Amino acid sequence: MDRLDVILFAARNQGRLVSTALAGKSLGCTQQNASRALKELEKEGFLARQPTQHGTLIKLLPKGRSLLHSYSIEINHILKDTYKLSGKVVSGSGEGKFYTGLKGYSYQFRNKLDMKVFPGTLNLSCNEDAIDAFLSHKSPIHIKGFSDRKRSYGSLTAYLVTIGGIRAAALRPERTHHRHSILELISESNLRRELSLEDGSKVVIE
Amino acid sequence: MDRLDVILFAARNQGRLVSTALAGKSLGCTQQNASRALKELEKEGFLARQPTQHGTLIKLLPKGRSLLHSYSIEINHILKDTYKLSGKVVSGSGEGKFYTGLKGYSYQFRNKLDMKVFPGTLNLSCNEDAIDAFLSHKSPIHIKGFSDRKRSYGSLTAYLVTIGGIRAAALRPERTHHRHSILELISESNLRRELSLEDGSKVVIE
DNA sequence: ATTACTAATTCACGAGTAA
DNA sequence: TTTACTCGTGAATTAGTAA
Repeated sequence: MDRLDVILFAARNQGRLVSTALAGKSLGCTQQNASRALKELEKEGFLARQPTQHGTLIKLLPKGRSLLHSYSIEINHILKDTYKLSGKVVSGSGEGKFYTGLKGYSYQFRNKLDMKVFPGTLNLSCNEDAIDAFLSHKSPIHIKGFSDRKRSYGSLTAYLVTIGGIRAAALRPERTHHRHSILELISESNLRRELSLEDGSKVVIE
Repeated sequence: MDRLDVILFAARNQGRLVSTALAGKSLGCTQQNASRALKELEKEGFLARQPTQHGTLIKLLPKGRSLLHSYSIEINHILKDTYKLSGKVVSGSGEGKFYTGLKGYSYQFRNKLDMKVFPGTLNLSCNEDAIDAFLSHKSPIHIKGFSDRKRSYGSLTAYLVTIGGIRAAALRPERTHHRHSILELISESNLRRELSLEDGSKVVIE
């Protein structure tokens, strides 16, 4: 019985009334063993239990959270070195050039990303899950939205990446809640020219 | 034998020539069992092995990485929702107002935290371990120390948080090595007034 | 329906050792 | 020194029940 798996089950089901039979099913063991495992972890201080006739109420304790945390730290550290994202170059609508030129953004790019940004974005079509997985290993950098007389421009999250060895940043709108399979990159150089890219070119970013 | 622990060992020791005896030591089992476990995971496709007379060369395969990744995603998801810090409002000595007003700091708050900081800090008394656990999930932002004619002011680490939905930053001195159960918050607004707080009020920050 | 005891079983682990 | 086999033991898990 993987201790971590039991703790993850506990964490997922905090606050709910769940049966040990369900726990067993989810953990691939018998109801009896799941019951025992939960009891054991309670004894060791990872979680708190309130067993009743109708199920068990579980709560993750600090010790349990800190175990999860230490695993998370180690895994992230390992994957950071490993994770790359591949995508295909697609042509944008030219909007990128407009947006990146706006003072409200470019000022922050300079300050927060240390980039005098080339006007224009390189748009990559990628798998959405892969984008999320890739970016989840990067540190988000907040780029504030702003307004001019005509309209307002939303906040962005930027992530520092490299493409073909060139420093770049991936930009994601913060508000849009529908996920997006297009990743926009900015950089100090004209990536398209610098890396001799055309629509359809396959690229890998790190 | 926790499968994940073995895979983590493999990931940590990729590219190195390690003995199964060392693996056993690191995993808390015998050399024999470590050897068997690695062989098993190779059979299952998580890693590749090249055992020699002088040690074993290990390489994590995509299946192994994706296992780590799925754990990472799940743990991060759980911790994100879980981690909050609760504390009690205490009154500061008025120093906060002085420090936050210093140009050397406020300039950086504006640039690095996007905050035109309200003069004064909100001081929370919290459990020290809880503070550490909470902040370890946040990205540290370095605030440089500086000197004026009279004295020098130490470097700080800032962490972006929210309190009652208001953007704020927790500040920690970098030098002080004795841990501190008081967490100082700065924000663009007067948190005390905005959130109707008094000494002793319980608050939760995220 | 629950949880969780005890007894039976199995299979994971360590010890000993070969290559 | 290595890796990794076999074998015997026992801890971990299941099965059968009780409450």
